[in-house]
This record gives sequence, structure tokens and C-alpha cells, in this order.
Amino acid sequence: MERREVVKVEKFDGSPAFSTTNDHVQTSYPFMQGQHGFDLVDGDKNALGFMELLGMQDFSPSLLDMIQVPIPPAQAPNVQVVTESPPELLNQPATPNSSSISSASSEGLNDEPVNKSVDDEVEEQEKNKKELKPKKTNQKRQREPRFAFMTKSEVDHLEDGYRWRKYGQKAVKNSPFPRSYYRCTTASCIVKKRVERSFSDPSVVVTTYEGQHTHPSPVMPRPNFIGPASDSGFSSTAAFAMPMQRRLSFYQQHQSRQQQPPFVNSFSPLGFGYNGSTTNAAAINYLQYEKRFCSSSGSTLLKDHGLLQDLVPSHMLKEE
DNA sequence: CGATTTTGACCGGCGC
DNA sequence: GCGCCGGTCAAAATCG
Repeated sequence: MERREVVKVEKFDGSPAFSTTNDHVQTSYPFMQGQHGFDLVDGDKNALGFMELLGMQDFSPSLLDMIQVPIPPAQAPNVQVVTESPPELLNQPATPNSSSISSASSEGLNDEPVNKSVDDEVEEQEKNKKELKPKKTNQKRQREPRFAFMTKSEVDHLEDGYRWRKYGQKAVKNSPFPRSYYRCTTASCIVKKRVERSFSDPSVVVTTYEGQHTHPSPVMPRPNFIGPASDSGFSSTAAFAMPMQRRLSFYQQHQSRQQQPPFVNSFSPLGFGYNGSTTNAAAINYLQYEKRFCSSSGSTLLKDHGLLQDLVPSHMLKEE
């Protein structure tokens, strides 16, 4: 029962970096900065961080509204991605200042030249457009806040509890991997997400959510697991809210449609006997995320154990 | 048969 | 104005 996921929390420059690691799935949360001691990428600035890389230049205060998670100041500063992957892949700063990922905005943090953090590839891709596009968010159409997840997974489309409909796919410049565009199938819900595989590290999938769900997850009865999060207001409509309580059952129901590679079955991130590694990945990611950000104590970061148990069906957690 | 995926065309923004 | 590029549309194909 102990094999859930390994959460890594590392600090560089006082920046908490963390990522969740499962046997086969790992997620990083480069985003989330601002408020509560975080630094959110300022849309006006040249975001130096991951968000920017991901095209988060549009991150605006609105995001803060969406992401209202009480985060311990201590952990706040830079959310950095830490991965087991080779540095080159995710650009993980092994050094204290390396940072990366998301140091964005405010003050010196973003000024950091950032050692290219997250993914070179992403960096390349997104960066270009970012820089090219200063900020037009004000006048022209404004985008919904985006939220990105970097997940180490074998499958591209991570199941997150919501139903998505693919509406496009484009080749990514400088990358052999295409980017897929999905839209929430729920009527009236305008949430979209982009999924692309890291060029630098094919094992990493970058999922970017845009907008907020205006409805509960179609696959989950009720978000009771959101406990603390609810207080923060983060639970109900976060665009990236990935209810995964029933995610697995959902997955089972729909896996047929979730183009699952054969090998998926062999990958049970948490040792779950599920074939939906994607599901697990997303679930874990989210859980980790929530746990981390919603908990007010820093210690929580290191205590994710109970998390899955609470959120994930016992059979899932059942290590085997 | 309805829902979803595929995929080329189209659109708008931006740099040159 | 032109071309590039990211993002979206929509008809056709596919799936269950």
C-alpha cells in the first residue's frame, strides 16, 4: 500500500519545486504562481517561466481568481518542476538558482534568466510566440486563463474526469509530435485544453487547460474530496479541476474511446490494476496538486499518502 | 445512428 | 501586402 506516488519537493532559491512521480507517470506543476505568495506570470511581462513557455502569457489576474489556493508563503515563491527526467529534458535546475520553470513575474523572480526550464521544446515553441506577441490581451479577444500540467506519461491524452472532444490537431513546429486540441463536451462549457508531447522528452506530456469548467465533472458524483480546496474556491470551477474520484470508473467506462496504447496496461502508475495509465496520471497529478496547494501546511507536501486513499477508490490504491 | 475523431481548409494576428 | 503560424472550423470518416 505504499506505492502511490512519490512527491518530490525541492526548493531552489526558496522556490518550492515539486512534482509527483508515479511509477510511470509524473507530473510537474510549473504554473501556479501569484497570490498567496506566488508569483503568477504576469501577462505583461515577458514571462520567463514555464507558463510563458506554454503560452501562458495571457495569464492575467483572472487566473488568480481561478486559482485561489492558500499556499504557505514558505512554499510560495517559485513553483518549480522537478523531474526525474534528465535535466535536458525538463531542464531541471539542479542548482539552486536554476530554476526555472516558473518564475515569473513579479519582481526579481521573473527576471531570472531562467535557465530554460521546463522544456526546451516547449520553450522553443511557446517562447517564440510569446515574445512575438507582447500582450494584446487587453483589447483583442481575451483568452481564458491557462493552466498547464507536465505529465510523464505514455499516453498523450490524460484522462481527467471530464469528457473532451477533439476538434483539431496541428503539427508543432520543431517537434515531431503533434498538438491536439480538445474542448469540453459539456454544452455551455468552454473549457479547452491542448495536449502535446515534449519534444525534448517524449515521455513528457504537456497538457494546457484554458478556461474554467462551468459544471461538475460528468464522471464524478460529488467533489467531496476537495475539502480544503473548497474553501479556497478552487475546487468548484477551476479549469484544471480534475476530479478524479470516479475517474477510474469513468475511465473504465470510456476507455474504449480513449485510444489507449496496448502498453498502457502494463503501466500502472500507482500500481493500480487499471489499464488507464492516463487516468491515473491525471488523477494523481491533480491530487498531488490539490493536496499541495490546498493544504496550508508545508508539511503536507510531504504527506501525500493519505491523499490518494481519500480520493481514489480503495481498489485503485490497493497496491495490488 | 449519435458521438467522436480525422484532417485539410480557413481565419486572424504578427513580423518583415 | 505577403507569408508564417497558432488556433478553429467543419465535412467526411470512424466507432460503438
